[in-house]
Amino acid sequence: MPFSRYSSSSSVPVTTVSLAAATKEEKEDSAMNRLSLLTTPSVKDGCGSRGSRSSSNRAVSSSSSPPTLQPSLRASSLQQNARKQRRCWSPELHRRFVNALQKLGGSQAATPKQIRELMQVDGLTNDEVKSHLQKYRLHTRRVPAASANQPVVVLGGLWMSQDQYNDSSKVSSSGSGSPQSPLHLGAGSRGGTSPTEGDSMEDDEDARSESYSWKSHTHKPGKVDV
DNA sequence: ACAGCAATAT
DNA sequence: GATATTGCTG
Repeated sequence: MPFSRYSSSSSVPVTTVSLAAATKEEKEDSAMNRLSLLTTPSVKDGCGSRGSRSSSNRAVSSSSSPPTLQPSLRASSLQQNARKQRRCWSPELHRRFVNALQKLGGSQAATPKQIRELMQVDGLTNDEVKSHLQKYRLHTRRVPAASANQPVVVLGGLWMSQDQYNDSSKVSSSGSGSPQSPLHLGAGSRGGTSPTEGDSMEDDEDARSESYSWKSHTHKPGKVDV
């Protein structure tokens, strides 16, 4: 079967490669396809699914309205093709995701299937949840609660208390000697760090504003000299 | 068939 | 580089 992949929008300038099915020999002979010269039709997935109904929505209407953008007929045809076009995890979707995760938070095995079921979002496949879960875990594992750990508690490791660093910017800013207290709470994963197994935190409603917070590019200033 | 991770693609 | 999709493996 021919490669029917890469079917991005825009007209495909490929004029169908002439089927040179001459000899019936190797069927995988035509591996070199000229149609591989597609330079991403710059189809920036903007995910225009912002205006979801129901639920809070801090829409930013007014102001700049797209110059050439009018609610005209747009799309409406099911793409027969199969290529999954990047699933856009809108905050709403992610919210449900996290919500479901919380519900399953008690159990460590937050299986994608359970999550998907709890999300009650049709159109969402297991793989999508799985993938998202992977990312989610990656971001949560790396920084579980890095801010909640002030006291140095690392067995075996020699972690000197990082109280004061070589302050060179100590100009004469009066006696404001409290440059530290970036107490950040709520890093994400809940339940799991506390010995109090069981259920913790009931419904903690409200905590969303826009875009998830896991992707907080919090580069830890872990200065580890070689 | 499901779940996790690695590789790959956008 | 981040994020999503696909493939592979337990």
